[in-house]
This record gives sequence, C-alpha cells and structure tokens, in this order.
Amino acid sequence: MTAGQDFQPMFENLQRWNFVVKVYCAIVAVARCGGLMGVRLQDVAELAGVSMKTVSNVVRDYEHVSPTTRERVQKAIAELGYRPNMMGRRLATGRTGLLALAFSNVTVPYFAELSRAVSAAAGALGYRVLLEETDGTLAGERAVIASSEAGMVDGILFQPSMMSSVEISRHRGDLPIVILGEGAAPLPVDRVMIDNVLAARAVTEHLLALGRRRIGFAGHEAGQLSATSIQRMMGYQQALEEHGIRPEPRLLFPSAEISPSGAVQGVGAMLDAGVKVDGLVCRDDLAAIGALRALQERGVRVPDDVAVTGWDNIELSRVTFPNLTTIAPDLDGLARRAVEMLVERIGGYTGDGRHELVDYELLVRESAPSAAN
Amino acid sequence: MTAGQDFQPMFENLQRWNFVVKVYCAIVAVARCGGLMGVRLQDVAELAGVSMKTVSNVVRDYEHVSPTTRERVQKAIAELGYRPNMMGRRLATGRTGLLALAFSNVTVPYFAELSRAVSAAAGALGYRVLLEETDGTLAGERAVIASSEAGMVDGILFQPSMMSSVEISRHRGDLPIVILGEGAAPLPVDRVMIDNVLAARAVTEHLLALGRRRIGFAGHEAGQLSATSIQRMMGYQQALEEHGIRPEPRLLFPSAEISPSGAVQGVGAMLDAGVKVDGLVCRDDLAAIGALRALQERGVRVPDDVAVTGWDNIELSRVTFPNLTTIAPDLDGLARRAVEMLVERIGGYTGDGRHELVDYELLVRESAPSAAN
DNA sequence: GTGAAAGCGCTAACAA
DNA sequence: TTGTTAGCGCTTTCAC
Repeated sequence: MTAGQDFQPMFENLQRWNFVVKVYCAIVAVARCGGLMGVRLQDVAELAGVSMKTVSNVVRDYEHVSPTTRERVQKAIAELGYRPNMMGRRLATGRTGLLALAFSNVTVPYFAELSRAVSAAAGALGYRVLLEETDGTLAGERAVIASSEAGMVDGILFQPSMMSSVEISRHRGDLPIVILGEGAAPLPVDRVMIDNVLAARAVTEHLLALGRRRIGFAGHEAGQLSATSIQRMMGYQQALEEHGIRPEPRLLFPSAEISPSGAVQGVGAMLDAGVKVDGLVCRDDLAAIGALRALQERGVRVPDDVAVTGWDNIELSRVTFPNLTTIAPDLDGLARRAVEMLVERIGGYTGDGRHELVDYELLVRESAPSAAN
Repeated sequence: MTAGQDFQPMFENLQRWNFVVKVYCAIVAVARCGGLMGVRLQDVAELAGVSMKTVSNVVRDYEHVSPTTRERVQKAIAELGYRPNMMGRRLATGRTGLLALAFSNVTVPYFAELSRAVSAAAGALGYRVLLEETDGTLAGERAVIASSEAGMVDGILFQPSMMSSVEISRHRGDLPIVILGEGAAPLPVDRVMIDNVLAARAVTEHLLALGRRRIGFAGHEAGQLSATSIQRMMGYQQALEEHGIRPEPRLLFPSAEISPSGAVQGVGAMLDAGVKVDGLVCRDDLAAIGALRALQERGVRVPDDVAVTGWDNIELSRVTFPNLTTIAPDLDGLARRAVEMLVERIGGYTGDGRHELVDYELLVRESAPSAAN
C-alpha cells in the first residue's frame, strides 16, 4: 500500500465525517428552528452525489440538466435547507445585484416615495436597492460615492444637492451612475428629471388664471439657492413676466431651513412684516404645508385670501385642509427610466450621457382650485 | 540554461507587463476621471514590493507594520487609487457589515424617521443599513426574511405586522434578529418597543384631564386589528374605565385603510352618522392628520369642540394647524438599543431573548393643549 | 515584521 | 449532460 493509496481513503473518511457532522447539525437545527447553518453548494453536491457544477446549474435554473438529476439535487437542497450565499456568487460574477439610491434624507416624503418607485422599478429588473443618505452635505455625498465604489453595489442612482458636476464626473469610471433630478450633472452622465422651469410656469399660470396678481414664491433657501429652487423660480418669473407682471423681490419668502417648520417661520415672518400676497407658489409640498400653517395662524383664508400651490404630490398633500394643488411628477416613469438606463450602463453600454425628461401633471385641488370653481 | 531558469524571467516579464498595463490604465483613468478600475490588493503589493499580507495589514490599520513599509505601501495605494473590495473582504471574513431593517413601507413617516435613527445607530457601530420593505404583507415579510438569509446581511431588525411569532421563530438559526415594536415576537428573540398600553393611557388621561368625556379612538384597522392597535386601544379603554367611563363601541372610528386618507373617510363617515365626541385618541399621527381634516371639513373646531391626539411625533405633527399633541417615542434610544442587541447577537451572544422597553414622552401641543391653557 | 499559501462559497471555462 | 478546475479579492493561520 503506497502513501497515496493510504491517503485517499483517509481523505474520503474526513469528507464523510464532515458530512455526517453537517447532517447531524442539520437535524438539530431543523429540530430547533427549522433552518440550517452554513450549508454549502459542495454539501449539496455530496449528498446528491453530483458535482458542484451540476448543483449550481440546478440552483440557477440552467436548462440542460436531466430531470432525474435535477430532482435528486432539489431533494438534497430541501433536505439540507441549502440557500446560496450571495457573497460567494457576487465575488465570482462581479455583480452584487444591488443598486445604491443616494439622496439627502428619507424623511423627506418625496424621497421616501421616490425610493418606493425605484425599489419597484429595480425589483422588476432583478435588482435590490441600498438606500444611502447624504444629509445634503458635501461630505455625505462624497462618502456615499466612495463607499459605493467599494464594490458593494453595481451602480448608483444619485440625486446630488451639493456636489458639482465636475466632482461627480471625477468618480471612478467603473461605477455606473445615473443622476436624478435637476442638480448638477456632467454631460457625459445619464440623468432623468422633469422640466422644472416649465412646470413652475404651469403652476404660476394657474394662479394667474385665478386672477391672482400678487403672487409670491416660498420655501427656497435663504442663502445659496439649490438648482431645484433656481429652476422653479425661473419658471415662476417667466410666467409673471409673460403676463406683464414685474416679479418683486419682496414677494420671495425664503426659509432659513428647508423644512416645513422653516417655511412656517419664513412665510410667517414675511406676513408679519406686512407683505401682502394673493397667491403663493411653494417650492415643494412641505413648504406649502408650512405656508398653510403660517397663513392659517394669522387668520388668512386659503384659497380665498391666498391661493397656495405645492410641488411633488406627496401623500399628505391630499389630506391637508385645504388639500394642495401641486405638481405631480411621474415618479414611476422617472424611476423606471433611471433604473433602465443604469442597468444598461451596468450591462456595458458606453454611449454618450443621456439627459431625459419625464412627465408631470398639474393637480388642481382645494388650495388653488380651478377658475371654474 | 534549464527550462526552470527560462520560465522564471518570462513569468516575471509577464507580471511586469501586467503591471505596466495597469499603470498605463491608471494614468489614462486618472486623466479621464480621476479614478481607476479594478486595482487589487496584489497590484498594490507588487508596486510597493511587498506581500499581500503586508498591504492588507496596512489597509486594516494593523499595528505591527514598520513605519517605512507602511509609508511605502500607502504611497502605492494612493498612486494606484486602490480601494478594498468589500465582496472579497466579506467573503473572507464571513461578515457583510450590513444590517437589514425591515418594515412595511418607508413612505410612512414613522418608518422613515426610524430608519434614520437606525442608520445613525448602526453607523456608530460600523454597520450600514439595507432597507427592506415588506408592504405589510405576509408574502413580503417572508421574502425579506428569506433574502436576508442569503448572506447579504449580518443581521436583521424586523418590525413585523403579519407574521406570527411562531413563524418568526422558525427562521434560520444563524441569522441574528431583533424585533422592533409591539408586533408578534417569540420569547427567545430580542425585542425593543415602548409600552403602548401605558402610553395610550397617558394620552387618554390627558384628554380626560381637559374635561373631555366623550372620547373616541380613531385610525385602527376596520378588520383584523394589528398588535399595535390592540395595545393602544387597551390603554385607551383602561384610562376611561379608571375614570368611571364605559367605553362605547360607537366611539371607535376605524379606517378602511391605514393611511391619512383612510382616516379622513373613517372619521368623516362616523361624524356624518351623527356620532358626537369631544376628544379623539388617534392610533398615530397620520390618522390624526386625517381626523383633523375630517373635522375641519365639517366646521368642527380643534381643540375647542374636539381635542385630538396623535402618536409618533412625526416631523409634520409640529406643522399641522393646530399642531398635534402626541406620544413621542424615544426613537434614538430604541434604535440604539436594538442595534446594540443585534450586534451582540452577531458577535455570538446566545443568551435568552431580551424584551426591553424604551422611553416615550407625551408632547402637549395645540390639538389638545394642557388644562392650564 | 513580513511572506507564502490555503481557503471563504460560488461561477464558468474547458473537458469528458 | 456532467465533472474538473481555476479563479473572484480578500483574510488569516503558520512559518520565517
């Protein structure tokens, strides 16, 4: 008997012993909690008496596996309670099946609703979504980009608020990225948004059609304006000018902080300062909700005295009293298109940056009813 | 010259060539976008002229590396723009650094705020959070548990709404889990919540102290009650009974759908049916916001005619008009404790299930002001 | 203090 | 149709 012949059986025994232990553990585990720890592809292969490749084929629903083999493997899988380990799979394939969705803060209802739309769209294409909050800070945005580059995700949907397009374009070349919204976006990078200028014009024109002439704009940043605020204010201004009304700086109601409370204070302060308006275009629904409170606290009636509009069509905009006339972006369309483009990039598409617009709708509700009312 | 001697230089040349290509790519990449594709530990090791082990030590801040070596390695890392690949690391260590946070729906403000608190608490312990939405369905909850078991996360924070505690306890034994909230929780599993019965009593007693006697409960499920609704209704009932008031089934205002609009309809329908109340304990802030609208639509004044209370202290509860008296759970404390316990479990702790309570506070605001007002 | 090599669990050429 | 084997990028004994 040579050393080789001696070693082989010993090795087999080792394997078998390992297997026996695993099965024992399985029984204990099943008895304990119905599951099983650390079952590997190999364990299944051994129990089924086939190779790992075959098990892998069965697991991934590869076609060319004989029915009998497949059945045997599936029996082994069930018996052992095997579940594929994503980490191993991802390391081998280089894909994680995860998309990062980065924006400032999930507690902003628009982003929460966006994330649902994105999750749904991603799910339809076999991806899951890792939410990343940037807190709207440059540091936060850099951290998110950096960590996304660590291979945990296959691509990133990014709604920037601080980062410049130059810096965005400096990201690592192998991380596919799609920009959401009207923030900075380098030309070579894909982006999806709605036409903010046009929508802001539409909403302002709606107030003009109601006969309002002293129309304010509320809820934008008190300091450096965001791209979002700029575009919406541009549309507001255009609509006024087209109707021969000169935009007045006094009719701008900035918020010290972009939040509903910020709008309560910002709008409140201007009203207390004696500024008179009969219409208010708010930067977003949250600002509009704050404006509603600021007006109502002071006994101003909405829409009779002041008609108010929001933006985003968040769920609560239907429930305020009065509920909000608002711009309703096609969130599902936006999410679907963004995910599609990202998945194309992940798939290797290297064409030029595509900058696409999606639809929106002006939803007329109580806070600024239609002229017919 | 032997074959061996011949092969060695060739191999070295191959390595060097590979290296030259990488550096070239690096230059191109840096020129193009400041980053670099696919730099591996090995590439850094080669450039620095050390072994992978040493680079790994430097990357992970291992102490025992000589300063000169460390510096050389760091230079190579910077030069190549190396970033460790999480997948590889995780496969090797068996840890992903990811915690799943599973609940029905991020668009529910309470959950959005919870997720921020959890992200913060997890970040402090070196973990990141993967948000998982179950849509409040049994199928959704099962899918989340199943996918969490696929090795993508190290543990899961789960706020169940449908799954029974028996089924929860059947999950795979190697997936640490902590239950959030008052839903089903098997005894052996850790859980963190606030005392819903006590808090509901506190909020009801607040209304009683205001002299309200016809106090309703609003916003619970029209059909099968959730654990949350049950506990809050129990506290409501206890407070009434302690004050010698018999709870009246007519004063229950269920919602066909747990949403603000659902509450608008539910409360509205009861009011239209002629039910009279002077106080309304709402299951949550969203229901309270809906109730507010239902009341205001009908000209009922809040709090003068009907005092209203919410639950959760969501951001918008400060901005409604009137703003909401509400139960403010210590979200940060809850998140911190839940993450701590989960991380302990991940670390191998196997003690009995711990069921812990965290603080809450009754926030008195306009919708049900203090008696002194 | 540093290096060599054996995995982690899976996939995918290439063989058979 | 199925098996063999060489990685994926990293960590980690165990030597040196």
